[in-house]
Amino acid sequence: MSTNSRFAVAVHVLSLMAWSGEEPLKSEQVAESVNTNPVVIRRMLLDLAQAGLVVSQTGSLGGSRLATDPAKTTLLDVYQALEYGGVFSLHRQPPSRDCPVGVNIETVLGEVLQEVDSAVELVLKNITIDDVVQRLKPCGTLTSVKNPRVGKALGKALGKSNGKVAKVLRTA
Amino acid sequence: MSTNSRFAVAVHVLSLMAWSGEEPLKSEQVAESVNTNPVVIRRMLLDLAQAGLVVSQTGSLGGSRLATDPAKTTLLDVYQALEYGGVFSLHRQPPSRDCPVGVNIETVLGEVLQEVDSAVELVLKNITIDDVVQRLKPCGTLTSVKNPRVGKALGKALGKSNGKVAKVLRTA
DNA sequence: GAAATTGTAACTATAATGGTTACAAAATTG
DNA sequence: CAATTTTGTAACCATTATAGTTACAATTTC
Repeated sequence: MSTNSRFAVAVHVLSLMAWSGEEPLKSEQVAESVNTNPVVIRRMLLDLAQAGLVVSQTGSLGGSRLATDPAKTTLLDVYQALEYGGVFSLHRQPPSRDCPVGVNIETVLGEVLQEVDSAVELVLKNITIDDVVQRLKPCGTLTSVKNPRVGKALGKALGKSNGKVAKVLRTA
Repeated sequence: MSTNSRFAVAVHVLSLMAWSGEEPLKSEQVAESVNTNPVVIRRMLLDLAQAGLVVSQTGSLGGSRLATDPAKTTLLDVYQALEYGGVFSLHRQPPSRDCPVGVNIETVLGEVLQEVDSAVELVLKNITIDDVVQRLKPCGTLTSVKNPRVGKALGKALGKSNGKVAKVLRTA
C-alpha cells in the first residue's frame, strides 16, 4: 500500500475545478472540501501547475482553475504530475553481488515492475476528469455558477474575455 | 511511489529458496544476499509463512524453505501475503459532506482504484517464482547443492524422507 | 495605498519501513 | 540432560514521506 493520499486529493481538486467551471477556486475553498489545510492544497497545485493542468493567480480575485479540457485530461496526466516513481520500489540497499540471485534480481524485478506500471498507466489513461465528474453527479446536488468574477490575468491566460494582461502568470 | 521495498525483498527471498531447492536457508544467509539484517528477513518470513508460502524451523539445523511448488506460486500470492492495501490510498481525513464533490468523491475514486488494483493483480497472477528464477539463470552462475543436511522436523513437514516427527511446526 | 491571495520557507507531527540489540523458545547434537 | 544453534519476538532507534501549521513576501485588484 502506498499510505499516501496525494493521488486521491489531486483528483478531488481537479474534479472540483471541473465542477465549478470558469470560476477560480481559492485554496481556502478547496481545502474546505478536501478537509485539510490550504497550504497542503497550494503545494499540490504547484505540482499540477507545473504539469500544465491548472493555472493560478495571486491577488484579491485570485485562485486556480483548470488549464485544460477536463474531457481530455486523464488520470494518467494526474498520476504523472505527482511524479510517483512506480507502484513498487526495488531494494533500498543493492543486493549482494556475490550471490547468483542477488546479482541479477534487480534487473529481472525491474522488468516485472515495468509490466505492472504499464498496466496501471493503461487503466488511468482511459479515465478522464470529466468521467469522474459525470460519475459524481448522479449522487450529488448540481450547482450552477452565474457570472463568476474572474481575475483579469487569469481570464486572459486562458484565452477568455476581458481585461488587462497580467504581468506574470505561471502556467508551467 | 510506494517507497517500500517489501515486495522486491519478498520475491528475492522466495527466489533464493527456489534456487537452493531442498536446502533450508538460514535468515543469516538470506540477509547476506539481500544485504540487510537477519531480523528484517525473519519478520518477512513470518508473513510468508502465514500465507503458507514457506516453512521455517528453529534449532541447529533450522532455516526456511519453500512450502509450495515455485512453478505454481505467483507474484500475486506474494503480493497478497504482504497485505498491501492497494496501489493508492483514499483521503486520510474524510472530505466535506457539505460539498457535492466531497460527499461522493470517495465512492467514485474507490471504483477507479479497484480497477487499478485488478489490473495490477492480473499482471502479478501471470508471473510465477519459477519464471523469475528462470529469468535469473541466463545471467548467473549455477550452483548445485548436494545432500543438504535438513532438519528432521522440516523434512517431515514437507512430506520428505527420514527422521522423527518434530513436535511443532508452523506452516500457517 | 489597502486588502486579498498565492508562493514559499520553516518547523512540527505522524506513520511506515527498516535496522539493531537482546533474549526466550525450539530443535539438534553429543 | 546440557550445550549449541537458529527462529520467534519484543523493544527501541533511525530514516523517510506525507501532512499539518504558522508566518510572511510577492502579486494583483480595487
